[in-house]
Amino acid sequence: MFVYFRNMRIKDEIKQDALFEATVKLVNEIGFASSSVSKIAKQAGISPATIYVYFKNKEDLLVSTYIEIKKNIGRAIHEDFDDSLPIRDILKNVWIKMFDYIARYPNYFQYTEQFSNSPYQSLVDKQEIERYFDPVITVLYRGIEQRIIKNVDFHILTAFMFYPIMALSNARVCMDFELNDENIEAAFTLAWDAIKL
Amino acid sequence: MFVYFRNMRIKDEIKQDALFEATVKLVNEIGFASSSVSKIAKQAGISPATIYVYFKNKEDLLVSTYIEIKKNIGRAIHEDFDDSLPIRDILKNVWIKMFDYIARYPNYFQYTEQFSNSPYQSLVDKQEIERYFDPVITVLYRGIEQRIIKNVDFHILTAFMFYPIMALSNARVCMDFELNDENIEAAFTLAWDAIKL
Amino acid sequence: MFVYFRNMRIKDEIKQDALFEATVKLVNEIGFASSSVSKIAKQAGISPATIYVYFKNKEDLLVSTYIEIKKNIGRAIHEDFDDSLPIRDILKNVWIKMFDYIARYPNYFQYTEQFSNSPYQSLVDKQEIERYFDPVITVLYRGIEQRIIKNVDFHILTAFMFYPIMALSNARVCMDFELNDENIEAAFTLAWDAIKL
Amino acid sequence: MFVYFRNMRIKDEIKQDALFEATVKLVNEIGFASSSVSKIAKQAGISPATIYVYFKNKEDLLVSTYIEIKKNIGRAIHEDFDDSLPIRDILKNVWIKMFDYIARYPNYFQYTEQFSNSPYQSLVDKQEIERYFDPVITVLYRGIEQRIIKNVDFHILTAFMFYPIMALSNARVCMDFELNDENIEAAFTLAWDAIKL
DNA sequence: GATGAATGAGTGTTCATTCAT
DNA sequence: CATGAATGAACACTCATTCAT
Repeated sequence: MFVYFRNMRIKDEIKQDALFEATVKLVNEIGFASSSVSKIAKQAGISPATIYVYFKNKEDLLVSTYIEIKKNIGRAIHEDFDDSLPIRDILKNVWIKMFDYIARYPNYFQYTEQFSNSPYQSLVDKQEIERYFDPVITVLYRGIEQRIIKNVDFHILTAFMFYPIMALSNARVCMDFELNDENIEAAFTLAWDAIKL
Repeated sequence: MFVYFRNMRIKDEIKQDALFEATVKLVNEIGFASSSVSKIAKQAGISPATIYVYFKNKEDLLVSTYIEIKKNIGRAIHEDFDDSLPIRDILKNVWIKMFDYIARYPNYFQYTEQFSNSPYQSLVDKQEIERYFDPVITVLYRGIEQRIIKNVDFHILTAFMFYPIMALSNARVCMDFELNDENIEAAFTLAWDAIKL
Repeated sequence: MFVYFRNMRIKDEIKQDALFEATVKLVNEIGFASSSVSKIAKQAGISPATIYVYFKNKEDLLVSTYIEIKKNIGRAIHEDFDDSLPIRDILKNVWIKMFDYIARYPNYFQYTEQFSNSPYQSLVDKQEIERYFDPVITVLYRGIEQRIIKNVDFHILTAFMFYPIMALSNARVCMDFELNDENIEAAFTLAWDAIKL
Repeated sequence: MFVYFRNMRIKDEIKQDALFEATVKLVNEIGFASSSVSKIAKQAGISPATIYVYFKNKEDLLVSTYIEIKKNIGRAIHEDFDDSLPIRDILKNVWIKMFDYIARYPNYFQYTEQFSNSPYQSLVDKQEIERYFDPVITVLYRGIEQRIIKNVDFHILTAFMFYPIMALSNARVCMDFELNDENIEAAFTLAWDAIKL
């Protein structure tokens, strides 16, 4: 009985992983609109009905996949996070780690990009997502307090600190822009010049 | 004969306008993926079949709508365009005109945002779109030549000069950020600090 | 007024001819099922609505086209018809003239073939068609009377005298059979052997 | 477990059979062009979507139905096939068996007739069909070798041996010709006279 | 007579989801 | 737990035909 249960659990995780990968892969290949439940199931090597064992519905599958990736990204950019460095260095490290992640898991990143512009986006609890990025956000607030960073609305700050990353990654996807170290460095200089006092 | 011709034209334009507005409205309300041909037709008060009198297919309708708006935006931001002003002033004017447009036609702007992340995006002739933004782009290049603007890859420049506009507009859409003159002014300061030498 | 009328008539016939040719061409190219009224109209260089000036409806257009061709075929196979020849020679001449027609107007012939197996076939007044083939049919009856041709049901006779022509023409269409003089001669020998007493 | 399996299979076959019969019936009643997927589904008492569980698309349904019938016919005409009889007798038996089949399953036969002249015809692998008629075809070739049958192109032979069957069956369908034993016998005499040396 | 515009009804097909097993 | 089968609802699109002009 116990062994049976163990097997089931193992099966569970294998299936769930396959489902995660299949979802990301398919969405990247054929887009959100064309990624039907049955196509995802086929890609994952399971029956469409099985998806409903693991997820409440299609929406649940897509949203869960998004949250999972956002969690990964949050973890990735905070690796070796050193709060004691100068604020510019902390942000630059985060910036570099972010491009690292994009380079290493372009599919995962692209999924989040597509998701952000899908109708499913509004179903996400944004506060849950923001939690994963708390440390770096805290740094920005400290920068304002210490009069190192401009004291403007927080949306404005992120619009120049983080949004350009997506713009540049998209440009790379379109293949007429290379994300080499030199370009990343140059881009960060602009970001810092934008927000620094 | 003349009256007949006039009537035909007027009828045409009424329907085509209704179609344009219906497309924009519906896409903004329920998203790109859910905006079916029949729903758009119903919104416009015509038969689905009639859409195919005016457009080759759904793709044509959506892409044409996008191009039309982009043309409008290009025209709007270049209104009273004065090439003789200092580069910073020119860009600031464009920046303000852009937010003006967004404030006046939020639906049109949001449509382009959604379109840019839809699978239809790849079907647009990007060079045709870029033509509408030629004057301001030329200014950026001139700024680089005159050593007023940083000499970095053009994608980086636009990532800080134009993309944040979208980030901020989206923030406004989400209703926790106000696009008042003060905020626009502050945001432009960041943009200029980012790109200026 | 008279001149105007003349012009109209001329226009009429030009349009009607164009319609005839367009119908035949399109049906041969894309088949009966796909040949829509508007496609035929476009092929003929007129408006779909204009078709309804000349014909009651689609059915009328297709049936009229069929009857027209059948009339042509009847005329063609009876050209230089010499009732005084031996029956075998008369039939052979008809046989050869038929293959001549098929070689010269493969499109017209193919149209009748397709039409015979379309749902429109049942709408034709068969007696009207049969009238065009009266002379050769009369010869067959005379052959029976003169005890030259087997005295069997007339359907059996035509099944061996005329139906094989279509089978062989179709084989030619499929391009693994050549309709040269030798083959036509050989085939007629079989036809005659079949029906002769 | 076993019962479950049985039920599934039986259900499957019932639906598939119903689909087969519905397809044949509808095509015979309203023709190929008008036989839409939804009409066939309604006739079979299932949802249109269910058809796509069993067949890849409409084409697959129609072609599969055709091949199935051709297989049946091939089996039927070769029942009690005795290779040792004189060639004329073998062919006569086949001829009779063919009319037997047509009499018993007029719908099935008529379906193949309609199919052969539909645009779907070209999608069939002709070699697969020919396999079902191999034995009788072999007999014809043997007849040529033994100088019993005329040594002419094979298309000519079949045009007189098999095509007239279709002509006569069609005549019967049109209801002014009876397919009794006497007529079948008479018709075979013509066929044999045509091909024999 | 000729037509562009318009449309209700229909096409083949895919969808997310349920359910019996 | 896992699934193949099933489906109502929807999809993009085409049709033959009408009608105002």
